Amino acid sequence: MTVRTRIAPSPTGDPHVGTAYVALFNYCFAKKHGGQFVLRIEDTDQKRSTSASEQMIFDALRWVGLEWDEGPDVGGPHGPYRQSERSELYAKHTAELVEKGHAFHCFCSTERLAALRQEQRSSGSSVTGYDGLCMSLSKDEVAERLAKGESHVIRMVVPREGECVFQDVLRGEIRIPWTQVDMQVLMKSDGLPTYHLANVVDDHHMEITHVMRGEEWINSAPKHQLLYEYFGWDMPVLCHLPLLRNPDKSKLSKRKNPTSLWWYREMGYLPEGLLNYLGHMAWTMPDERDLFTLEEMVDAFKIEKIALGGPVFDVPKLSSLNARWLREQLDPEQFIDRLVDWRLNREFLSKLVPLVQQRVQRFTDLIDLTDYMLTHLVEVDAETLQSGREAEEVMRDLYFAVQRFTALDEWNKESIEGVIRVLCEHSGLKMRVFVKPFYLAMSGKPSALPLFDSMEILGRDITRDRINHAIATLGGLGKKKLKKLDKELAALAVLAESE
RNA sequence: GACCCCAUCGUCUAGUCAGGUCAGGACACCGGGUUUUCAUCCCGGCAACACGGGUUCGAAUCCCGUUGGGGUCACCA
Repeated sequence: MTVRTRIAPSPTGDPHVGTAYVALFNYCFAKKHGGQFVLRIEDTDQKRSTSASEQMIFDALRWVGLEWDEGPDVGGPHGPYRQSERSELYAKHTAELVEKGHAFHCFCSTERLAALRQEQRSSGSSVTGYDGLCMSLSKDEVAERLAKGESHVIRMVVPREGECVFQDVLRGEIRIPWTQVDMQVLMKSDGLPTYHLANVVDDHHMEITHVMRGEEWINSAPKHQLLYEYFGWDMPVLCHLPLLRNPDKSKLSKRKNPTSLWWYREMGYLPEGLLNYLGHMAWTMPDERDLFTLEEMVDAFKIEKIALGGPVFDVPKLSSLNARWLREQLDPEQFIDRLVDWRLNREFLSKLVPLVQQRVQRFTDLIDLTDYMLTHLVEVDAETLQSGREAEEVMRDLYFAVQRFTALDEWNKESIEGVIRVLCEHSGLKMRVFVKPFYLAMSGKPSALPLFDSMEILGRDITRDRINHAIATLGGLGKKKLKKLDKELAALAVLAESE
């Protein structure tokens, strides 16, 4: 049997460092055993999935050096590799489950479900999840309501007693009472499958032999195992990897730590350095050496050697490892190549030149004009940053901008400008007054290259870092203030919608 | 709250599965040396088996409990 593993990210937002981490382990395991590593796009959530995000996943995984044998862009014998293109398959299998009595139509409203959940929670009941109301519907009634075109979902039947026992390669036997397992929706009212169904169906058809995924999935393993049983399929070997953590030990999140792979790229980390560091999370080379390549990790890889404690993602340690790559693994020629790849390339300069050409008298002016485009944070003192306004007010504007930027689907100067204009209007200030602190936060100078262009070029993550840094310089915002500001911002959004 | 997972220096970890160098490496930090500065490099130091019970001649290592941390409880993945 050929070992086949997969990484199955959902294309929402920026490519996540956790995706690269899980992909790395799946890649190493597959390659170590001469198998294949598959990329599958889990885009069953129509509301959140974007093709831009999908493309970024391809680019980001390739950037760190993880190539897949099969995937949406490279094809393969088990395609399509995009779940949105496999709808008929899920529909067919769902019908099969309904037919066999393993799944049922559910017409319950979201209101009823919310009320149910509310009640279960407030009563402190250990029983949670769907109460099975629609299971008792007669065949005729179901047929009638379907004929009427009533909105419905399809749920799986889950035992109400006993416990589910399954195996995890690293943890051994895990037992979870069935009462803890919800009658999961398999097919949403939009006719698309949920993760649980699509995942099982695809892993089976794609002949995935080993599922290595984040620990957060342990509690849904019973649903998956049950589905495999219902279908009469063999279940892949399960291996739950410890979750990457913030310095405070909570699950890695972008509020507390940079999580976008693009941040690491823009910051000037080498992909080899980043991947090497990810290889330190939950893994150690047999000889405990710190610096190793992907190939070396593949050679040495032993799944049972994965450590289970949740590793804190420590940016300083990543930096020191990256430093070793920079100075020990590159000769000067290669260093030049990498530097050119990073920023000193035609593509980057072609973004910059239209902005600077009109503003230089000599080439030597170039550095002064663009220094802030090549660094991470810039320093400005609080007084300058305030530009004569109240610190509180400036912090509010900066904070609003960060929040809005984070929510933006597309990052370009038009969308950035849109955010700034709305906020400027809200503040009641003239544009030139309003943007002053932004220029200072972004460039460290009262005047610089056009703001929106600068932000677009620097990218969302570094823009966010600089604005947050400016807020901190101004004294920072406490929890209470943040709460108040969040309210104000929400009200602003409602206002905008009603217009 | 219920359920599940986890537990060695501040951080990543080796050692745990086949109990007997009570603990090694790396980052960070501190001190010293090389270097025209800085960085690199070299040497040294600080620093951990969460706690309590067992089992055993002997436990970081096996068992139980406690505590702590994390995760999950969606028509998101």
